[in-house]
Amino acid sequence: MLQVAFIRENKDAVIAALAKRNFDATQVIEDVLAFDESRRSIQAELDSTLSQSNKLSKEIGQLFKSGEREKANQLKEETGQLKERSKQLTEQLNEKAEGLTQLLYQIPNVPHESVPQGNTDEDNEEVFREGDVPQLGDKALPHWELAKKYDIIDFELGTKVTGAGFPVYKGKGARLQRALISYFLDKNTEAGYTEYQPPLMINEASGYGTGQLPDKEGQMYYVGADDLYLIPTSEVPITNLFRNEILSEDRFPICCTAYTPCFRREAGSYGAHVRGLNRLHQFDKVEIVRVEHPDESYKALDAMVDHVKNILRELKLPYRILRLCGGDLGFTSALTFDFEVFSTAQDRWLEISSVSNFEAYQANRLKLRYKDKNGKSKLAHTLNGSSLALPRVLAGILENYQTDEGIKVPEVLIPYAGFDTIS
RNA sequence: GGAGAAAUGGCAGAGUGGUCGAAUGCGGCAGUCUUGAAAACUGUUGAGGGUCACACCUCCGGGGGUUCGAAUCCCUCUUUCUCCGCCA
Repeated sequence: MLQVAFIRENKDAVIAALAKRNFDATQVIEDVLAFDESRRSIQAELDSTLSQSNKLSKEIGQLFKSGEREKANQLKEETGQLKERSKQLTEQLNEKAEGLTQLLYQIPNVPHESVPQGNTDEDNEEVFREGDVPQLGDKALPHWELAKKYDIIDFELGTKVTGAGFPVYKGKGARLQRALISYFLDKNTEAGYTEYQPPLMINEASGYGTGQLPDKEGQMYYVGADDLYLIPTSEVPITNLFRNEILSEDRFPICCTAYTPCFRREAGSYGAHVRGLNRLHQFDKVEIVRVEHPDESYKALDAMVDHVKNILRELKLPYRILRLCGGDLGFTSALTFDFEVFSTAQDRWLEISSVSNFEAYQANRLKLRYKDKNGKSKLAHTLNGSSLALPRVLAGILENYQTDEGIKVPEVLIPYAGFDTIS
């Protein structure tokens, strides 16, 4: 969430920037400032009330020590009023603080100045494109047909065991999947990211920390018996590793990578566009997460974009990079670049990575801070990106690498896969 | 799952209900000494709110309670350790 002090000092700029998301913040920001104002004045009154009663308590202690019991008992009666008053004030204060937090939860992150105005994904700005689209003509099969033809992914079998959206990979399909995971992790660790294996379930506090809660509750699988959620992405457990931390500046940059399955309910999204691997309830993803000094976070974002570019270049897949417009930008993000791979047979672009800078928005919820040179605690910046999301990369490979002899394995993956063709 | 013990500042570790935000040691930082370093000595060293700056307020795992007053007493939750049971 945004910092109240920041809102107070940049009220008009915040409202103007949020307008790029088509979010009219005028009223909610008025409310925030009003709540903050009254919160602070209540706090001041409570403080002085407590101060008085602290003073009296000390006096009473002294009087008991010196044996002046009557005088002490007199003072005791005085404290009653103060106690009552501070109880009232505390209640009011909690009310205001709670109200303030609720309001702040409703305000999305302020978009970076480079974020274009826009409403939908149509308005995203293409900033880069690379790779040749193979000319396959009408023979091109979509990946779900290829998967069936070569018997490497079974969608029906997953339906039997669990339900729709839980595919079963088999044989060379499973092996190729594992090859991709290893390859991605190797690329990431070579680039300086430390590999983690985090828990696949998170508690409520973690969900709030990265912004999945309270709003996107319905997107996560909930394990009621133990009050836990299945992770929708490893961003959540990895970023939360740093919740409630005060780092020394020399810890930066913090670079983490993790492979995990991801679980998403995807409530309400069914139809032609979710066929095959396009949209799943369970999928594998290798993620990169960074915690950065605020002065360095945009450099870090560029580095992450370059890193993902390199991987796609090595895989020789046709892809493009989009700068998301205000309307398509995630709630917690300040700037996001989406990577899309071209799906030849479907004749459409598939999102395979989303690289974002959250600036201090998550850090504020996480209480993730660092100590600056003057010994002051400041909020750090958090970033993350996929490198990469497996199913759609796999879909891209299957479709773009299909030949009459079978599906060729991208050169860089052959050592990992142990074969060069799926036939 | 059952029985018991514990949770204090970066770490270790004291703390009789009343100058305890907290002794002491280590670590960190600054200084003295030194050509420089080490050692030694001196000082300093938690977080949040609030203020122009002070004052002041809150925080001793989380939440609640008793009391004029709680790190200290009570309830509850969480976590850790030991023993037993179960188990990949």
